[in-house]
Amino acid sequence: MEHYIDKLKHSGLKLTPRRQAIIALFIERKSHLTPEKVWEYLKKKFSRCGLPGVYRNLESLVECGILTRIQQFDSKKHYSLCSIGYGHDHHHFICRKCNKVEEVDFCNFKVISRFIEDNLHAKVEAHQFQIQGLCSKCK
Amino acid sequence: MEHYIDKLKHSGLKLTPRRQAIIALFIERKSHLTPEKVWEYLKKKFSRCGLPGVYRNLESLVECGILTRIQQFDSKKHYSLCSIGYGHDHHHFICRKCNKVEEVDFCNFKVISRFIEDNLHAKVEAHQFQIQGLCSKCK
DNA sequence: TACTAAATAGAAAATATTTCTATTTAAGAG
DNA sequence: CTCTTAAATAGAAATATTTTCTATTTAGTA
Ligand SMILES: [Mn+2]
Ligand SMILES: [Mn+2]
Ligand SMILES: [Zn+2]
Ligand SMILES: [Zn+2]
Repeated sequence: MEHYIDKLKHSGLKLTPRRQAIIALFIERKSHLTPEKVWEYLKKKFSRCGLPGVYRNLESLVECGILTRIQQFDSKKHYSLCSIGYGHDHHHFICRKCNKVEEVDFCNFKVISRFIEDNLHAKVEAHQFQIQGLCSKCK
Repeated sequence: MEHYIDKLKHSGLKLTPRRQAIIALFIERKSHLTPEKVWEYLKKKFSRCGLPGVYRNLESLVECGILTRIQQFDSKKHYSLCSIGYGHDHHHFICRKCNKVEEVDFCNFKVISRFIEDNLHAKVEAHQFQIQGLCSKCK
């Protein structure tokens, strides 16, 4: 948790009770969550709590590298904790059964990047990679 | 175009004027499009044309491998033409300036897959990979 | 040409996200 | 600790997106 609080402060964002609760929720769940799911949880902890604030906070936490967006083609936004952060190139493995998100501290992007620059004559700037399967417990 | 029509028929889907127009639109634009954008175009060609039908058709075309979903974290669905198709593992390069989508007929997934199975003891089943940058014209 | 399953429109409902404004609060200065 | 201020907040409302439903039409086939 300390690690995330440092990230928050380092980005000039305030450490509010909502943000602490959101981070704690992601730490506890170990899975990807939609704004709606986060709101369901926050409503229990805070008597007054608006959904727009949840959307704003999730995006702020992405900005400062605490959360990452997860792609699930269901027309909802999904977020997950990212302890490694933007700086270090890595990816996320998602269990299709329990939705657990694990960080994969590995990236062999250079090979495909080289292929694209050679074959398409394009300039590669960014990439997203996401892997699904079954985690060690669910398989 | 023939190639796509074959795919449609092969999947037991009917070749309707809407579907032909949608495929033609993607061929012409060479970019990723949202249901809304596709609808804007279809409304010009067909006096009566509903948005629900556009959603249904886009999903049908994904099912049969003519389109692929593109990830753009803007809470809209994005689709793009896929001439290579599911069977052959490949990826998509998207120009951030002109939105052109190019197919990358290359995938070195095995290396990272092996890493994940060894390190997370997980079973890898699927992956999505997407690359952004500038195409040869835009760079 | 006639038949049938699939595709369609359009209305409506459901869902998801953003915008706006007044109020509250965290964090730093004194 | 108290004051100040910019940032965060709720809540209402607007907007945007997606899905569901039903009656009608149509593509493909015989
Ligand atoms: Mn991460
Ligand atoms: Mn493709
Ligand atoms: Zn699992
Ligand atoms: Zn381009």
